[in-house]
Amino acid sequence: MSKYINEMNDIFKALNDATRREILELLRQKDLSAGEIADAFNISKPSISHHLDILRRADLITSEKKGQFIIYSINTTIMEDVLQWILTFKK
Amino acid sequence: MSKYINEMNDIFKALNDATRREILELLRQKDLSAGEIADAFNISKPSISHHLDILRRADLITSEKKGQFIIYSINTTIMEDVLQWILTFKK
DNA sequence: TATATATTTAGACAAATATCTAAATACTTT
DNA sequence: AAAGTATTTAGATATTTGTCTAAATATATA
Repeated sequence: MSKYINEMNDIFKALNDATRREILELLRQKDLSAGEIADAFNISKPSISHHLDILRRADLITSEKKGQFIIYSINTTIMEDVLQWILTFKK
Repeated sequence: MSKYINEMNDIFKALNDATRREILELLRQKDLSAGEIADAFNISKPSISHHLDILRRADLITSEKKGQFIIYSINTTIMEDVLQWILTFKK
């Protein structure tokens, strides 16, 4: 409950940034390394790393080390929580 | 397009606050005056007024003057936009 | 018309956020 | 082992945000 609220806080906080929403849209198409994600934006790698951290903390993405790369993937199951919240407003 | 992005920015910004999400949940049940909404929170009336302004700017709520009261209503059609965005992630 | 009620506007302030550069860490290759 | 590549961590800074109190505006009532 308080846990649920915190979860929703983290999710909405993560979604409240156009760059992070774009990262999710990229990852929706395929897994990408941190560097590949950074290359898609005119933002420094440390800043992108920070965005990835926020998305990961909200559980919207997962990461896995592959050699010297870190591969990020989207976790669509969390979107289900947002979906359910939104659906309570349908009429 | 850029308009769409701004709209999404406003919507997600509005949703990125637990108090504002609670206001939406209250209004989902019935229309309320600004004062009635404020009474539901331990937050000053001016702060609630500010939250209402952010929700109204995102078009998530509408307001109508009724005598000396201002009655707020939820606008669920905007939730449809969020819903559509979320749905693009459904696998 | 004077007073009370409802709400917003204005202005201030502390906390959170997005960004940057520089440095640290971890892995790979030569 | 040294050098190069990938990524994060640390620390700084400017902007945004949520909150407050005080004042302004608008309507209703006595």
